[in-house]
This record gives sequence, C-alpha cells and structure tokens, in this order.
Amino acid sequence: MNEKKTAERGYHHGDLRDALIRAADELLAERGLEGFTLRETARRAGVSPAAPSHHFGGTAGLLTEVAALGWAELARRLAIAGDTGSTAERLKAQGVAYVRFAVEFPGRFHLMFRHDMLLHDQPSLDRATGEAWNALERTVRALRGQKEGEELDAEGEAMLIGIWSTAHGFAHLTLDKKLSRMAECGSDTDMLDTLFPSIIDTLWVKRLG
Amino acid sequence: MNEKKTAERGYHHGDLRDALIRAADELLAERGLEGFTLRETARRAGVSPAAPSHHFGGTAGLLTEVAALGWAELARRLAIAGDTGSTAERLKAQGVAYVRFAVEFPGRFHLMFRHDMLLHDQPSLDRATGEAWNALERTVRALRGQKEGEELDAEGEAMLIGIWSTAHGFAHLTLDKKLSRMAECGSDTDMLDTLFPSIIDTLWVKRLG
DNA sequence: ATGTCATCTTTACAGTGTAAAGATTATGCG
DNA sequence: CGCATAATCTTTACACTGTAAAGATGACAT
Repeated sequence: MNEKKTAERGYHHGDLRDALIRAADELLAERGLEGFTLRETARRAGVSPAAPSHHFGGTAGLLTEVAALGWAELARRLAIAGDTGSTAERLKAQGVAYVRFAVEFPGRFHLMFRHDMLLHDQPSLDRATGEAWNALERTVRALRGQKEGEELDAEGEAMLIGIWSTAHGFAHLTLDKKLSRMAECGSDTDMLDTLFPSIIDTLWVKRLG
Repeated sequence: MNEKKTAERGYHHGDLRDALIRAADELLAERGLEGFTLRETARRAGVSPAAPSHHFGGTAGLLTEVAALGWAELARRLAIAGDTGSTAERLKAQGVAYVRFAVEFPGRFHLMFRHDMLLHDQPSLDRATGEAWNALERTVRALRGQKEGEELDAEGEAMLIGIWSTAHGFAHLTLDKKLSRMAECGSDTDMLDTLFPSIIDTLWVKRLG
C-alpha cells in the first residue's frame, strides 16, 4: 500500500491520480454516495484536502472518473449476461445482471445516474456509458431479428427503453426499500432471484414465446 | 405574506410550521433536492437558522413532511388518471401521470424516494405512500378481474411491481437525461406524450387488449 | 399578576468544497 | 553537471452547511 505520510513520502506521491480514484470508489462502497466527501477521500490517500482538485479540478471531476469505471464494470457484466442462451433468456439475464449490479454497488450505481454530479464533457464517461447501452441494444436487435447495421425500428426502440426502464426502476425501488413493504420477499437477494425474474417473465418472456 | 422581520413580528410567528413546509417545497421546486438547505428555508420564512429544528427536530423531519405532501399529490393524480376509460387505458393513464408528476416536480419526486433523508416512523408519510400505492393496485386488480378483498395473486403482483418499476425507471432516466441521447425525441414533453405511451403500449396494452 | 412553557434567537462548533498562494521535487535543456 | 521551469502537493483562508446548548421573549392559564 502507498500510504506513507508526507514526511517520509515527500511531496510527490507517484500514483496519486489512480490512488484517489480507488479511495473514492472504496469510500463510495462503504458509506454510499451521500457519505462521500472529497476531504475524506484525500485523507484516505494520505494527502491534503486540496490535492485532489489539482488532478480532477474538483469533486465532480473525480466522481466522473469513478462513474466511468462503474459504467465499464456494468457493461462488462451485461456483455457476459448477453452471451449465452436464447434471445429471451439473454434479455432476462441482462435485466437480472443490471439489478444485481445496482444492489451490489449502490454507491456506484447512484453516482452513475447523478447528472448534476458528473462532468458530461468527459470522453471516458461517454464511452463507458455507450458500451453498456450497446450491450442491451444488441440483445433487443437479435430479438427483433434486425441486423447490426440498420437502424432500430420504433417498436424495437420502445422495447429497448422499456426493458431498461423496468430494470432501472426496479433497482431504484429496491435500493430505496420501497418494495420490501408489499412483496413478501424478505431479503434483497430474494427480490433478485425470484421476484424480478418473474416480472421479466410476465412482462416479456411469456409474450414473446 | 407572512414575511415580517423579527423586529416588527416579534418572537412568535403564528404559523411557522406550515410556512416552513411551504418554503421548503418552493425551494425544492426552484433549486432541486441538491440545492436545498435548511438555512435557506429558514431565511425564506424570515426566521433564524435554528428555528426549524424546534418544529421538526432537524432537516429530515421537515423534509419528511414535504415528502408526505408530495405523495399525497401523486396519489391524487393517480386516482384521477385511474378514474375513466377501459382498464388498459387507465393503466396507461396512470403510468403517464406518474412520469408527468416526476417531470413537473423533480425535487419532490427525488425526495420522496430518498430513504436516507426521511423519517420512516412518521405516520403522515406512511399513509400518503400507501394511498398512491393503492391507486395503482386498484387498476391492476381490475385488470385481473379480482375483487377488492382477496389477496392479489402472484402474477398480479408481478404486474403491479412491473408497471411501477417501468414508470419509475423511465421517470428517473428522463430526469437524469439518459434518454435524450438515444431517442430522437427532443423535449421532455415529447418523451411524455409520445415515447412513454408507446412503451406502455408495447409492453402492456397490445398484449392484453 | 404571575409563573410556566412553547417559541424563537444567539452563539458556538465541527464539518464541507475550493480558491489562492507558498513549498517542494521532478524533469528537460544548456 | 547545473539550473530554470513546470508539475505536484501543502497551507491558509473563506463562505458555507447542520445542529447542539443556552438565552430571550411572549402567550396563556391559573
């Protein structure tokens, strides 16, 4: 670990940029987005409160990099989930993977959608977001028997945004503990493993054959 | 308006509790949830920074009352939307009403689901939340031809949480500007009036009617 | 009228993000 | 090698935040 204090380390950390991103991500995992502070991140990296601003311009700059990592990880999982099985099974697997990601990393997940906290001129963020989106689009395209090249038709677009909205809404409602009161499922894993798949079935699979 | 300064008003406001709730709601409407501060709310009500804590215990207590009002307003709109038309049309109308509420009052909407910002032992909040929920449940029950008394069956519950998740996710994605990049719809009203209804159609109406 | 109690203010404290200026070290160039 | 320059990090300072504690005020019942 690179946790030396200033006295023994000197002024130059050597890998501060990455160390700050890691520290921020860990802090997010421990305390959630609302427990995040820039100063605590700096503390964990063993530097002064103003050090992060030099590398990222400010809080938003640092969080944008963390969000980009989150999107990349989500894209990776969606790609894996959309890799095997029938198209209907893939769609369900991707939905489950989406919600699972949100439940496993609530801090990252919330951050990724906080438009007011991120810098949207950052190419790293845009690219990672696009990849996650494409993973879903590929499955819908396959479901509708459309080639990679041609533009998705209106109903395909409705399906794409529809499935995303469903998974996204379910994830948010789960994290905000709005479902625990009405569904007799106890834990969050119950929700993920039984309730959500049954919703996808009811909404999609049963009707697509 | 009850905006007199301390000098001319004296110590007792007379209606401070309600005035603070109104001021908080307006501040939420103007600057969003992230722009909200307790001190600014107090400033607008013309009282000292510590005055609100006496009535609400702290920030969470005040916001809980505002959230309860938000839930009540949402419940009112859902009840109206679920009042006329076929069951399928009612379901669509309630979905649209849900998203419209979110787009019209982003601050309220975000607050209502911020589990970490609200006091959940407050009966006013619980009651208002339950009413909104019931408005949706009534429609799903009608859709499945079930009486008011009997318990909703598994598929009905899946539909209920499914439609809610879809509307909720779509609302969030819209507010976080995640849909504008891919759908060729320009404004948020476009999303509401054309894109979202088409999603509901694709997901529900076409297959139930 | 008088004491009690709710209401609001004042004061204070530990936090926060970040701008500005200073200290230190790496690095490229003669 | 010697040295200017630039990059990196620290220090200091400021305007905020929420809220706890203690003091001031006035309404109200006895």
